Amino acid sequence: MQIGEISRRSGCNIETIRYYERIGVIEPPPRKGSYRDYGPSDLERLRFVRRARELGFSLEEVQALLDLAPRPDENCDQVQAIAAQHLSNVRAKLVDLKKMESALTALVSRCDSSAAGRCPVVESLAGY
Amino acid sequence: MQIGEISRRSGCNIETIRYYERIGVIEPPPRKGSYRDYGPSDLERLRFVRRARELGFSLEEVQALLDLAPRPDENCDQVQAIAAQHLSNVRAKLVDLKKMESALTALVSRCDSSAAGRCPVVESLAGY
DNA sequence: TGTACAGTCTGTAGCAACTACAGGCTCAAG
DNA sequence: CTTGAGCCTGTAGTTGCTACAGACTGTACA
Repeated sequence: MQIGEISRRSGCNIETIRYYERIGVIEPPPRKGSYRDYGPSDLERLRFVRRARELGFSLEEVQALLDLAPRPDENCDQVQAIAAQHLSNVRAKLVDLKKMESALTALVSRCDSSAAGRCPVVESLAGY
Repeated sequence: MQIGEISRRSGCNIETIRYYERIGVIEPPPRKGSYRDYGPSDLERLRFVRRARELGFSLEEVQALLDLAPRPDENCDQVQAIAAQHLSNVRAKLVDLKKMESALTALVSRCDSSAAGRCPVVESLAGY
C-alpha cells in the first residue's frame, strides 16, 4: 500500500509518517519503484503509535513501548512502568490545569461584578 | 537593576528575559555601559508576563493583554474576552486530559489483574 | 501518442517558548 | 593586577509535527 492509503487508514498524516521514518519510529519500508510500499504490519505499528500519542505518550515513550511490545510476556513490567509513570504525569498535569481553571474562573467572574474604571484581570495579573 | 537581579525578582530566567526582549514582549531597556539597566516598571511587566504564562496564556495573548493593560477602563471588554476564551480552552484541555487519565487508568489496572503471557497495555494500544 | 493530473519524492524551513551553550567582555574586590 | 562573577551576542537545540518548493511517476483519457 502507498503512503496515501496507509495515511488514511492509520490516521497519521503523510508528512508525519515520513517524519516517523526519519527519526526511526518506523522502519523504512521497501520501495516499489521510488514509492514507499507498506504492508499490514506497518499499518498496525502506525495505529499503535497514534493511539499511544493520543494518550499523551511522548515519542520517546512510544519508541520504548514499541521495542517492548514484541515480547509482551517478558516485558510486561517495563511496559507497566512506562504507562504508570505517564499516568502520574498526566495526573500532575490535571492538578495544574485545575488550578489554572479556578484561578481563571475567579479572574473572569470578578470582572463581571467589577466597578467601572478598573480591570480586575489586569490587576490580578499585575500582582496588585 | 541588572538582568540578574530582575531575573531573581521576577522569577523569569535570564535567557527568557532576553528572549522576551528579542521578540518584543518587553522593551529593550537602556544600557549602563553595555549592561541592560532595568527599572521598576520592567519588573512589574515581567511579573505580569510570568503570572499570565503560569495561567497558560500564550505569549501572543500576553502581548495583547499588555497592550490593553495601560487603559484597563476602556479595554476591559477585550481583556475579558481574552481571558474568557483562554478559560474555555483550558476547560477543553481539562476534558481531554481527564479522558486520557481514565483511559490510562484502565490500561494500567487491567495489567495488574492480567493473566500471564499477554500484556493488556500493548494489546490495547495495538487496537486488539 | 500526447497530455493532464493526482500522487509521490527529497530537502528544507517554520511553529511555540524557551534553554543551552560558546566565546568574549566588564567591573568590582582583594 | 589578577581573579571571578556576571553580563554580552549569536547560534543551535528541544518536541512533534506541518508546510512548503520543485521535481518526478504513474495512470487515465482523448
